[in-house]
Amino acid sequence: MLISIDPSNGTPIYEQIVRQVKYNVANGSLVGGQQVPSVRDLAKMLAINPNTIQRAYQLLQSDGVLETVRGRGQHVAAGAKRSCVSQRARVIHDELAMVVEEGLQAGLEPAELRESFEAAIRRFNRRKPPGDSSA
Amino acid sequence: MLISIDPSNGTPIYEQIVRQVKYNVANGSLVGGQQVPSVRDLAKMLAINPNTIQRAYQLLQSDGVLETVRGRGQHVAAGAKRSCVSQRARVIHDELAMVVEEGLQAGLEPAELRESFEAAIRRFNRRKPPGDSSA
Amino acid sequence: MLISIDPSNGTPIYEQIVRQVKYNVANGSLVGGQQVPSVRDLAKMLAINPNTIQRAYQLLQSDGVLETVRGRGQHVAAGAKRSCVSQRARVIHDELAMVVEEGLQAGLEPAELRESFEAAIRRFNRRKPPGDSSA
Amino acid sequence: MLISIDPSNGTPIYEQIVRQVKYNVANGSLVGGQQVPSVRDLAKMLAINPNTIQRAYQLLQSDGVLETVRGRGQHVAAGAKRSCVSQRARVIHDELAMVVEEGLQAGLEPAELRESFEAAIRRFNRRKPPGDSSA
DNA sequence: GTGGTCTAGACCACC
DNA sequence: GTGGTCTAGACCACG
Repeated sequence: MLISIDPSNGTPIYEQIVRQVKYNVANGSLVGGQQVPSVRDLAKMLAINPNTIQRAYQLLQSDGVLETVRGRGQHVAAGAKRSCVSQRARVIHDELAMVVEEGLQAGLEPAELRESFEAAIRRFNRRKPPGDSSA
Repeated sequence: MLISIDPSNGTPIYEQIVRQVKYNVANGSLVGGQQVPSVRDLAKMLAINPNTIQRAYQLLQSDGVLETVRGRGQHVAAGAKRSCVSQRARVIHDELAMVVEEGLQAGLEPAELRESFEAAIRRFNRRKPPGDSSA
Repeated sequence: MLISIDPSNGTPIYEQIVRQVKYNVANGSLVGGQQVPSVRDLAKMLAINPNTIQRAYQLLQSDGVLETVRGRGQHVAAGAKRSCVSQRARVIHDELAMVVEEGLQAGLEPAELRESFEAAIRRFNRRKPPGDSSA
Repeated sequence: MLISIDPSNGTPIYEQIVRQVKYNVANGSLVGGQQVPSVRDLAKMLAINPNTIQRAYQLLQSDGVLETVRGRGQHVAAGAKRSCVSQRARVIHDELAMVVEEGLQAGLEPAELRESFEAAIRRFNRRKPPGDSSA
């Protein structure tokens, strides 16, 4: 599991953590039942206040991603992966729809947006060619 | 010119104003040289704090959209329209590229994203059929 | 609105606050749109740390009971009353079902439980006779 | 004697043990004078920390349910059954009274509560028909 | 003035 | 050792 924090970023630290944990769960870096670092450990690792970690973990709990097992720390919930993946997909589709609408409302031509869209896909494929499953 | 504010919305009011002024400039509702309401007037119209308007106007000035003419209030800058349009287009293209990359990185298929993309365009066209330029 | 805190009570302070606010909303002491005390004010009134109030208010927000209006504090959400009432009713019915099941499983006779149940109702009516709507 | 622990449950493990021992005593699965597993044995059986068992046994001792016979381990006290049964009954009656009061105070109608009460009894009878005393 | 975030350090219950 | 709660005090963005 890899978590990196940018404290000078606008988004709150606890939210950065929440996102990255969810992301790790979604892509399989964290699997169901696996233990995540304790509040204090992660706080030390990231050099931030334990309270901030605590907050992030609590949010993850109420989102059903983490479960606490009495006195033995936090574990990834069983069905977490599925829900994280679907949640992420939904968010992205919503964002895509929103930006497209914005563009059209701003007077951009569909063809223009489509070109931009396809270019983004081509750019991605060039960086990570099809067939590569190193992720 | 039409500006509507939603104070219970997450985005700061001053930013809502900035965006809508730029939008009005971009689509021609506000043309170069035209005067915009004074800070106090706009504050009254929108029933919000004058400080907030002030802040928005300052940002618009530093973006080159507004200019103050000594003692005669704020006016839309000459080249404002062109810069607003191009800026808006650039922002949207960037956002589009970003969300596409996010989606691919999250493991969504290009075809899936493309479908979502086209659906958004169809949805927009249905609401505002082609040929309509009432906006 | 009346909120009283018992810090020596086992249940966390922030939860006591959440419950009492919901309770006040459910019974009409707090109506939709009404403003609740600011974080700092309530903290002073109850002589507890603002952070604790903050936490309670945040939970109430995510439960849809409170809404923050930019820079003008927290307000009771429009549909809050209905949801609070129904939520409270559901919780109580669940608790009732649970304690009855516990009792039966412990070998108590239905008649015995029924007597206890009716006694509780009689006791309540004696304290607050029917027709009294002073609450 | 049957004890099952759910470590991911909110209630402390030692309390789960206390309750289940009392329950077993109340329904006759554990009779006066009978020996209970040693701290170490029970800890192994339940795969939990011996300290936790220790704590549970201490509580049971101070409640008069268990007695230590020097060098021969923990035994169920002579009058334990009677006290467990009556204690359990009292607790349940109190809980019932409390939840009824809560409900009435929340504005629920007595008839409504009564219906919920009877439904719980019917539900229980259906699962464990009258005449069955296999528990 | 408002809420939102973060830090530092403390205490507690549980295992 | 674990998480959960609370306090005290600071800083920031917004209006």
